[in-house]
Amino acid sequence: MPRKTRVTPRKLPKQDRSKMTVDAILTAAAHILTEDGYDTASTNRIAERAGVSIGSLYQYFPNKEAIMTAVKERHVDEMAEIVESTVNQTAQQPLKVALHELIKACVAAHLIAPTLHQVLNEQVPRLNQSSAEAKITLLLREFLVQRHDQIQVQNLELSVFILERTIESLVHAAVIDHPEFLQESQLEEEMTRVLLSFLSRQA
Amino acid sequence: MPRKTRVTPRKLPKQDRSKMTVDAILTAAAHILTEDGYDTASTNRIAERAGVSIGSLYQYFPNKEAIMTAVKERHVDEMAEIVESTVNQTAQQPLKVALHELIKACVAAHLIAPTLHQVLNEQVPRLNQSSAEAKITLLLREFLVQRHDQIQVQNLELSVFILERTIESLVHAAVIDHPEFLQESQLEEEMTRVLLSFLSRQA
Amino acid sequence: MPRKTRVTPRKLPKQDRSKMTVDAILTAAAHILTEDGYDTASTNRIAERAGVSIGSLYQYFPNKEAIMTAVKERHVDEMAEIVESTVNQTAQQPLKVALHELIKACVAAHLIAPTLHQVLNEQVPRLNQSSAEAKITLLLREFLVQRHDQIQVQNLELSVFILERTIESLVHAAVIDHPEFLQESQLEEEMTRVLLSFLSRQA
Amino acid sequence: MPRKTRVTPRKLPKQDRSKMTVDAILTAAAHILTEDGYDTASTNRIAERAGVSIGSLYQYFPNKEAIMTAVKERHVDEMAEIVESTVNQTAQQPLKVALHELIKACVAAHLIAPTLHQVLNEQVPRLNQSSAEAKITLLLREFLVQRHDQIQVQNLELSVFILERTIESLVHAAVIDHPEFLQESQLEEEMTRVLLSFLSRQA
DNA sequence: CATGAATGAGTCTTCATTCAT
DNA sequence: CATGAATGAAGACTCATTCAT
Repeated sequence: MPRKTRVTPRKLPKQDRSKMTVDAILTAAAHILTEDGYDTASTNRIAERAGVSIGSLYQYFPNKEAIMTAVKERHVDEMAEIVESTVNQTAQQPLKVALHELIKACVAAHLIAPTLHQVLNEQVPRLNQSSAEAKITLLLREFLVQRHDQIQVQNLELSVFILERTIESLVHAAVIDHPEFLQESQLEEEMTRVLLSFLSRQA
Repeated sequence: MPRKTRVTPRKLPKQDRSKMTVDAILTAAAHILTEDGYDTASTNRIAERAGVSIGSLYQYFPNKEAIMTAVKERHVDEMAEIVESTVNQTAQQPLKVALHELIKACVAAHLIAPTLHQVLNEQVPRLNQSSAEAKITLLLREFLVQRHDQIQVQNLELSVFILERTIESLVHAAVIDHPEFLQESQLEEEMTRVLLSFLSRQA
Repeated sequence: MPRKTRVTPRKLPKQDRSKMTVDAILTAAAHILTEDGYDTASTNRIAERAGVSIGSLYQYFPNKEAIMTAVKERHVDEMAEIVESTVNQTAQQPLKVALHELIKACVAAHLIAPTLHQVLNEQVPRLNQSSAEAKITLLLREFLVQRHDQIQVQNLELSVFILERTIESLVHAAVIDHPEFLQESQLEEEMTRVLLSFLSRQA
Repeated sequence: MPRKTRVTPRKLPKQDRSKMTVDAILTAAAHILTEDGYDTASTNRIAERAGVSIGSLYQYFPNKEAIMTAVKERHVDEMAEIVESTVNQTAQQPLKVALHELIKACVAAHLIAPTLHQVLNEQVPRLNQSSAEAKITLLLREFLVQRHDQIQVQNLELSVFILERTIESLVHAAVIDHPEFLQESQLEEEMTRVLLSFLSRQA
């Protein structure tokens, strides 16, 4: 019987192995956060669930907070990706359409992992704003700037702030506490109306 | 979801001494939360800062959560009072004026103890919605119902939700992260515009 | 409407009042021990259940152990009474009959409060042998001495010891763990047989 | 009655270092129990005496009860071993001889650690019957069954019960309170007499 | 003498982190 | 680099007891 050819290399190159370990840790952490919240997410439990020794975990992360930060970064990145692609795809669309798409994209982004999102925001000891979050802010600012002809912007920062906060807050609260508002796109439509009237330049 | 631990105070302080003790505990807890966040707010530290023995603390609160709940209740009560009195005083005013006053009242309410408010919302392990919060929701619902002639309300619950979340979210974020937006009442004015157009019935 | 005549004196004479307080405390303690075991029998709980302030409790008992000792004393006294009256009543009976009655009396005594008896023996931190227990030992010794003509006694103390320990141990274990052995007086009969043969003088 | 807390060791010590740690903990616990009783046997004290950190202790035992259970198991195991080997060695002996040996073995077993035995039985919050205790019951039942020709057994369970309780109770009480009865084997002889007459089939 | 508020030493237990192997 | 045994500071909470009123 001829030897089966290995499919996986005997040894993954160092970097890849590391990456897998890191990934396993982050995934384990995310699962535990989602399922049981921050309270029971001890580093030992995370390591165990990741199939990694506690010693190894500390090889890759200097402390617990670093793990949480990375989990958040990864999660917000995924969310930002959705928003970003939508923003790009609707660059040429009229404000009304683009705004509607933007809001729908935000809902979709929040639906990736609503519980994790909530836990990260409400239970995990204050994390610095992630770079991914900053990216969303940038996207929204760009969204406004690009359409300065259709939009009434006296104070750009204030507008970005209102846009961002309103969307995030309403979408998140709806996803968690009022899923019924997402039925038939009620909330999305209302939000589009509200924000459209806010942004629109009265001709 | 049944609670396993009660959060109601253990004994009603009958004597003045007791009342003072309870007060000292809540004040100490609020200070520590404000200054150092939830993480270092151990029951022992709270007791110490309150100038009270740990035993006394547990005479009045069955567990740590009960303290946090009471701190929140007290804080939200103070906020609700401001909002309530404004809502009452503007009952006869036209929507635009009343809404503006409402928003200003909310800002004022948030300025009572912004950091405490934030810590309570973001660091303290999920507390049940306080009865004071429920009161605010009621106030807003009433605000809308009373003006049904001037307001376009297809879905009352949804409108209350949007109104409440938007105000809370924007005011809170501004107070904490962008106090500059409150200069010259910029934010208040913008918010009034946004929400007015949201609520107004097109004649 | 004529004043109802008081039934209870305005003030019980001091001693009686004290006695009632003490009694209430002991009864409360016994109930708690029986229902929930020693672990939850805190002095505060005992006082509360007795309808007495913790301060008063400490007026009558110097410490917790004193309460436990008194509870035990009272309980063992009640048991001893049954045994004593039986011993007295059977003084003239032949050994066989008297022994049988004695054993039945012991079973009856154990049935007064089996759980309390067990808790007192197994959970309450070692109490000194109560004076009531000593009384039982005396009764048994007397039982043997009185019948020295029918009984083979080489070593009186040893015989008393064997008699007492055997009865106590078997009856207690049966009451708690094997009530079925008490059906149809199986155990009593067997015990009578065993101990009779142990005590009997071979003519 | 379902248990809320497990009492089985947390991890099986694979390495020798672990085994030694577990051993040190059990030995320390036994010493403290013997010397000062259950009341002062705090987990911290046990760990300290074992020369082990409190954290290590909880690595191997999920809670205090588990330690006590393990201490008891180890102790009762040692006792059972003595009894078992005696029962095996006397399998061919006549009842009288075997019974005498059995009783002597029980005395020897109780002399291994009389105080510990007592503390375990009387002060440590009720432990489940250990598997080792169950083994002793089995041994005695076997003892009786094997000699059914010489023994009068109407109710096997009752006989085992009487045999076991009587021996345990008398031997234990003697070892603790009346060592003088063990001088010159007085007690052993008397017990043999009593139990022999109880068990013997009248030809 | 009664009351009950106050005390604080001490309990069990967890968990982020280190380091010898 | 991986492992996992070990650490110990720190946390929530209890309860016998005291003492000012």
